[in-house]
Amino acid sequence: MNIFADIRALVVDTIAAMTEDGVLPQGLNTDAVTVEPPRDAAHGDMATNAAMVLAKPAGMKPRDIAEALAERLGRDGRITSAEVAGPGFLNLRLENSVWHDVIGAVLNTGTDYGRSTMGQGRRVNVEYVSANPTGPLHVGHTRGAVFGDALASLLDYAGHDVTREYYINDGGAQVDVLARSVYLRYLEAHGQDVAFPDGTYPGDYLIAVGEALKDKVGDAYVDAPEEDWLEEVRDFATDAMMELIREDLAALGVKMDVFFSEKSLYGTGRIEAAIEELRGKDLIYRGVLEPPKGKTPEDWEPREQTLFRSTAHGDDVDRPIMKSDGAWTYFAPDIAYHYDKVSRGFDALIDVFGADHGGYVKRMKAAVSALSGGTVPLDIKLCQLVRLFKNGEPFKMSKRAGNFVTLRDVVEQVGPDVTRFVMLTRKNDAPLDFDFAKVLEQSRENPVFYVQYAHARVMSVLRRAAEAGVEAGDDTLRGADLSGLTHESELTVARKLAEWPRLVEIAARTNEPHRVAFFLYELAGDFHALWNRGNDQPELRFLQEGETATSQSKMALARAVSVVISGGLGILGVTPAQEMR
RNA sequence: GCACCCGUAGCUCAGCUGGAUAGAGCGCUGCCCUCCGAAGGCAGAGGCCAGAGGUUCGAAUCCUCUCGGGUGCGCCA
Repeated sequence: MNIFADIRALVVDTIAAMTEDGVLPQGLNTDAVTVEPPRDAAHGDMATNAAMVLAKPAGMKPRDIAEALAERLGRDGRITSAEVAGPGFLNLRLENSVWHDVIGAVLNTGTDYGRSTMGQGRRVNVEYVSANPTGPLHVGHTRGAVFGDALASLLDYAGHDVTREYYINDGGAQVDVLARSVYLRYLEAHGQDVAFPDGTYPGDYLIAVGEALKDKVGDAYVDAPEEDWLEEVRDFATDAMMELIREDLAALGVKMDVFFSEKSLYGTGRIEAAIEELRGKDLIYRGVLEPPKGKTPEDWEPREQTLFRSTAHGDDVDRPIMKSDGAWTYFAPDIAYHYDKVSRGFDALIDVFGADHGGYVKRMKAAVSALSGGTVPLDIKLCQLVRLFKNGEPFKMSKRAGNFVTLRDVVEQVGPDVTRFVMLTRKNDAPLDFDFAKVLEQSRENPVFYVQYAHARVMSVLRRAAEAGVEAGDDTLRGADLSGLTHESELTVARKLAEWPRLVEIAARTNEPHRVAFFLYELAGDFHALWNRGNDQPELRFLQEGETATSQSKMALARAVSVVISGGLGILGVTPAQEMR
């Protein structure tokens, strides 16, 4: 049930009827007609811009249309008043029973209330994390992991068929570096003193890998030249790192559907096939790039390279796909990987990158546009960096790994639920301050606590109802008579619940899961406000002694709040709290 | 030099495919707690939406330019 969609349908139908009756001219396009909650509650429950949108094409004055529309809409049983306001807005007020029906719908459909068919089952691939398999995940990855995972859940909730995917960069030079680093740890495990030169990974997390390698191969590689061990050690180390990363993701509650190996693209003709696809469209050529203006590298010299004509699909300059020594650049397997995604039949692709990869957006979009003939949209979401604090002081911690704070550090300190929620309290393209102390604070200024507290309060009141002998199971509450819920504070909460399905669609359309977190904060705020009014006005308390039916109607509202919070937190991957402690 | 992101209250940030008098938290000011629902609550002040043009019935939102901050820019992934 989406009351905004319902009323919009009513408005559109009414416009059609007015056309039928000759009040409005034929052929009006109603796509731009919106029905939305007004910014100011004093304007009513909903507002439609229909009259203003139609005025010009209809050749009529907005107010004339609005008044005619208002007269007809007023006949609908759900609408108590329809008033023309401002330049031609139509403000609608709805019967309380509409909001009571919303509560009923929430209780009847549970956490699926808000689920949308908007996506029409379209297949969407969300690629996220995709960290190099050279070490544990750090905080930057954490944000991308939470964002991507929540986005995937959101799209699923909005009716898409979602695949969660991780691209393993196991084909480039960085995994050779990893192999050499592990080899040093292997020598160390054999009792040798080793030094870690620049260009190797000195992190402690490779010690165990070196020892495991020793357990596996004994001293077979101790005095062997690199060409004898590089490949095996590389595979061994990469597997170990991916195991580590899977554990990191599991600690955060992230589970991928597909891990796609970059290496699987090499030596199998798949990169070549993707490039041939582009060549067939005359998008591959040999050429020399101009140096970037204003920042010419000192060792710049013109080189002829194999280039992708990405400028034909919106990029600023063409991009090299092959180095001067004939090896592929990193971009070539990326092209092949996205070609694979397109070939698997996805209707839309989403890549979640760190903000430092912003420079690759245009070329990646160009590649997908070229490879799919413009039929598969690629949206790239960039996650800005996370700044760590503790009690307001910048926080640095080096533990276990080189010189960065790991995902594990964060999850072990504050838990996966807090980590996930906090990571979504900012828009993805805004920097995020993460304060280890503040995120655990129990106060209004901490959205995690505030939302969880609202859910816990509902659970608490339901428990107390049971203790008081008031039946408050979901089956009972579904049948409660809600007609007594008429106080403004109660209706405000119910109206907020009515906005949830609409919010889901907006968030899914914009690929912005943070909107869910903000909505839950607002819903919790409305609920807490109602709860607090109960302090001064006992008739607003959820449990009314000796008034079973009244208590049940109020608890139906409370329960509905908990259901929507629970459903919303589910999208974010956060477990609702049963009690605070 | 070019590209992308950002610029909204003192601070940190929301703001719906363009909609009415631009919102929240913190901070600030005032009021409220013997107890029954205060790990606080209620109310208030606080804005040239960086700036200038443009499109539109209507712009924080779209376009152009300027200023300021961040990120990136061939043979690294």
